[in-house]
Amino acid sequence: MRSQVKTKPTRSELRRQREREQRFQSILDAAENLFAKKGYHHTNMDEVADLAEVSVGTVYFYFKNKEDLISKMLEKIGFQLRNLLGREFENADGSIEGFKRAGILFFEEFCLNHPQKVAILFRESAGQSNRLEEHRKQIFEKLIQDVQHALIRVGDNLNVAYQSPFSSEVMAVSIMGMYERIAYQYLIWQNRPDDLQTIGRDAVDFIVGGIMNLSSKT
Amino acid sequence: MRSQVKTKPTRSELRRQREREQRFQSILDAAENLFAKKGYHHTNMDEVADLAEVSVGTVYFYFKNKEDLISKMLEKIGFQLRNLLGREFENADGSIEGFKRAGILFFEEFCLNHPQKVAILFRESAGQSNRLEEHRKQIFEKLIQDVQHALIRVGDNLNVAYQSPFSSEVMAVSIMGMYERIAYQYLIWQNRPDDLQTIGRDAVDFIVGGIMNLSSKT
Amino acid sequence: MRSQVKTKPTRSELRRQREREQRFQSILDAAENLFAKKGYHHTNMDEVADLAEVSVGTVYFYFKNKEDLISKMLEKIGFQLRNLLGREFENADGSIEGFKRAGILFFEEFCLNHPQKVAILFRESAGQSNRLEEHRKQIFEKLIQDVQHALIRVGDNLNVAYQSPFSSEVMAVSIMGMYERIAYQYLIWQNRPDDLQTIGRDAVDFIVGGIMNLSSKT
Amino acid sequence: MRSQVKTKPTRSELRRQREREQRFQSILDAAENLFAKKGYHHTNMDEVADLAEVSVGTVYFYFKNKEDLISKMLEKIGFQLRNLLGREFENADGSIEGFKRAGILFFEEFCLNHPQKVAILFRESAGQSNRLEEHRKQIFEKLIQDVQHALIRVGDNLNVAYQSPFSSEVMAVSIMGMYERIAYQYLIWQNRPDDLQTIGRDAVDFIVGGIMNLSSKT
DNA sequence: AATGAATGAGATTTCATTCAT
DNA sequence: TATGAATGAAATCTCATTCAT
Repeated sequence: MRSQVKTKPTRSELRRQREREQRFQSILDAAENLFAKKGYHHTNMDEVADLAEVSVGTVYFYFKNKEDLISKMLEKIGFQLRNLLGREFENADGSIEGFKRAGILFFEEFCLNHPQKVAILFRESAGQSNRLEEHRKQIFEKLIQDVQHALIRVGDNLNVAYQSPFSSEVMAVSIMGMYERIAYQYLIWQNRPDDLQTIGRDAVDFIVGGIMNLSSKT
Repeated sequence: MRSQVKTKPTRSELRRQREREQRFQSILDAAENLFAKKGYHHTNMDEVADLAEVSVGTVYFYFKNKEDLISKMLEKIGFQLRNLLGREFENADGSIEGFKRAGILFFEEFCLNHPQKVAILFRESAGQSNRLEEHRKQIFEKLIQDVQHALIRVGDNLNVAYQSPFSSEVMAVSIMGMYERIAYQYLIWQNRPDDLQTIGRDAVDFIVGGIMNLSSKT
Repeated sequence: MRSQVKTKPTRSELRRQREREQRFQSILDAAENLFAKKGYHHTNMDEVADLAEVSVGTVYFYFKNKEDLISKMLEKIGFQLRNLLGREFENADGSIEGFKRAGILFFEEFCLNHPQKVAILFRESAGQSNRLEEHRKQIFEKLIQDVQHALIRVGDNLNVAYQSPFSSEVMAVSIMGMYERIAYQYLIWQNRPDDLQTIGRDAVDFIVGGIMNLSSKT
Repeated sequence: MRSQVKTKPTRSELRRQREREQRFQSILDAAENLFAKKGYHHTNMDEVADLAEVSVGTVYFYFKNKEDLISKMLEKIGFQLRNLLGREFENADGSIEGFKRAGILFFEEFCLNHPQKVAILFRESAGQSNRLEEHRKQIFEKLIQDVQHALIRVGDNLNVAYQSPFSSEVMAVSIMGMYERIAYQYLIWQNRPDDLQTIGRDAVDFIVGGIMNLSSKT
């Protein structure tokens, strides 16, 4: 550490920090592309370094190890997704309409624009190690919580109660699963981005129907 | 010189064939357990051989390579699952009740009794290689088709039409996704087999509601 | 052993022996084809058995091991070659003409009709193991001796003496080398069987000139 | 980010490059010794690494695979040999004397000083793989061309024409074969380095006689 | 901070050979 | 004699990670 006392960072220190951040991102992006295209296990650290135009040593300067790379990637994707959906759910403020909009946003904003992120989140990050699986679980649980909270607010708004104590959670988990597999099926497997819009809307309607059925007027 | 003409197999030939089949299965079972517990990549062929009580060479006598092992495993699991659900869907004969029963069967017969198969199907077989991913896709598509056909029969029975030309397919895909994530969430991640019954029933109700909503009387 | 006393072999014993001999040869032939086409190391015993239409076990009944297979093969090829050339050299009876004929026979009878044998003798049997290399050496030395003896008889006939005590041997070795590389070059590498005739005759003339030069009238 | 513009390499870059070259050579040398002594197939990569005092990984850093190792080795030997003979043939400038000198050089400079290279070129590199065989063929063809060009110059000088259009080529191939087998016979098989001098001179005389015989005054 | 050569444990796979039937 | 499933030692090669510069 140069100085013990915290002083105003100089211009060159600021530039350095900015450059560090950029390098970190460029490595992460390179890895994301490769992991999505070739798979986590078939991508090696040399390739990541190559695509990011740095040396392997540099990759290890920014990331503890290969797992850390996908872990940070997962974190970033989870954060972006929550940011996107979370904001929309809040705006929705308990209306069915808002719920629909959030779902459509997921397909049209997130999936269509970031198919590699879909591949990382729903395929590459699965079953690689216990630690990573734990991380993945937490990210999914947070996303599910967001959905669940929105569901509860919708329920409150409509003055309905859900069938069982688990209902709202199960519904949230189910919705997560639907979104996941639809995105995967039509984007990754069948590569039909143009149809994903219509399909997404159908899916959202399907969900809304499900919600209504599981609830009963109080 | 072996005779070219097919003759009735002798007793010892029959026994040999039976033994071959048994050995094949025992290796497959050993691998299934290990892949589910430790993960595909963290299980090596020596361990598989060890657990199956054969030598590595024998594993390679029955399976071309490691990928072939999980590929055949996937095939078997897909077949079992289709066998279980397919039969039930046929029995259902287009009734909503039958649809429910099939769903419940998935959770209560399949998932609870074969958590390792769930792990293989929904986690370990994901993103290992292009060839395997293709195989996985085909298995999922067949399962989805089964669901879709049942949906269509239900629709016919109830005299309803689905919203868009994709509707029945999208619904089938969604249902697949729900089942998948619910099983994963409550069996693999949270390990709450006791709750899975209730949860499964909620999920099935959720689906039925969704179906009704996407359909309209003709 | 059935009987201790040597009796006239029965008909069925004779048939058996004939069949054994045929099987031995068919395995040897299969191996020869494969070794010549794919190389000794890239051919495995299963393939040999397959092509010979027997089981691996049977191959091991007739041949001690893989090395024994190529060893016996070498033996057979060496025998055939000596048989062909040796006879001709004797017929030649010390004339330059006979010497030429033997050379031409090598190219036109042996090489053109048995290109695989050429590949085995000059390529596949080289550098595989100490024992085999020793065997190979002995076969070459015998062939060289044949040539040398013929050379000496020619010398005697023409009343010439060779330059140094080694001369006849060196000439024989040289001739062997020429034949070997010409056969290899034009048959194996360039696959020009049609030209091999002309080429062979040129080569033989070249040799005869060399012989004359190394000798001096006594 | 590394600058795209080529700048003068720094001292440490130069040293690194030098070290890389040395390491490459030391691995090649280690492999050459082992391949010549134990045979290509009976040498494993661990032994090569051991003798070169590096790790296996390092061997694979410098050479794509085992075949690449012997391939590069062949290249180097071919280059050295052409360098040695080619120069001499040029100096010879079409005289029979020069031709003799080049031949003697082959035995006395090359074979006696580098018996391992002889073993690699004439034994170990034979019949290992199609790709390598192709490489070997090209190296031999270049050496043969060198000899052929020298032959043609000698012919021009002596005002003689060769018997057939193939003659000069066939003679070159023959000479190659003679040299090859003599070296093999007396160095590899009989290990008589002391006699190789006399033998080599005999062989060269033999050739010269052959040349004269195949040519006729014009 | 960045580089990239070096490491070596570890994994997959092959295949000559054996042996019970 | 013939079969072919079983064996397991051995070999090649990969690649995440380290570290001297």
